[in-house]
Amino acid sequence: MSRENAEDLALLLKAVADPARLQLISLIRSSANCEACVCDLTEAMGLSQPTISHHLRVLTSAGVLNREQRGTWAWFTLNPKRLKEISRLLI
Amino acid sequence: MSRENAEDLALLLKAVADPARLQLISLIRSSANCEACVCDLTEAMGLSQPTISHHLRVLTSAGVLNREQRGTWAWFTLNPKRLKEISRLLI
DNA sequence: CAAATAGATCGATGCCTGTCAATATAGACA
DNA sequence: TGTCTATATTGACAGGCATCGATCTATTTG
Repeated sequence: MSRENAEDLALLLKAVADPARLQLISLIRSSANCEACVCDLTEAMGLSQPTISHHLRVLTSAGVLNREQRGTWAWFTLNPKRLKEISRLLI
Repeated sequence: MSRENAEDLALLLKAVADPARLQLISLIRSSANCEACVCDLTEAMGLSQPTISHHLRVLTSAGVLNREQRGTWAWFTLNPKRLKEISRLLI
């Protein structure tokens, strides 16, 4: 594996290698319609709203989450294909 | 997922979420007998010997690598089951 | 025993990042 | 238009970590 490939994969893995972000993924997965908005996640996580917003941005940038704006709310859903891809690259 | 479970899984993922460590895994996988010693890995990686030693310790602590001492040399092999387990936990 | 070699450990340094308070932005609604 | 609410952004701070040089330990070998 080239250094460049290793750095790309490491970036992906770093995105999910955080307890708060793993919990966010789990929360969204177990939500109705597999979707959740920032305020619900903030309340459930016990972290500040900017911190949740930060984690959601990291996961969205990594392609693990999809973001959809509906009025004032931002709804986040999982991208299972991306998670499977990361999982596959690890082996 | 509880915070505690999330922290445990994050620790595992952090162990592999590093470009140098991903390259080390790749190097060992492609070595003869799927094993390599520190000096070979140090030469191949272009990093200092203490740095390689540090990364190998992280991977061994996470159960991803096995360490076997043979005289002065320390030989490292992969633990494919552990890698598969991490991969599975991600999905 | 002495020298050489493999590997681990220590201490220091600089960068990355998780977190928060404060603030900005933008949409909903009266 | 003005207020309220949801979310994003900014700036700062503290802790974590990748890296290295120097040193230590232990094993091999002359």
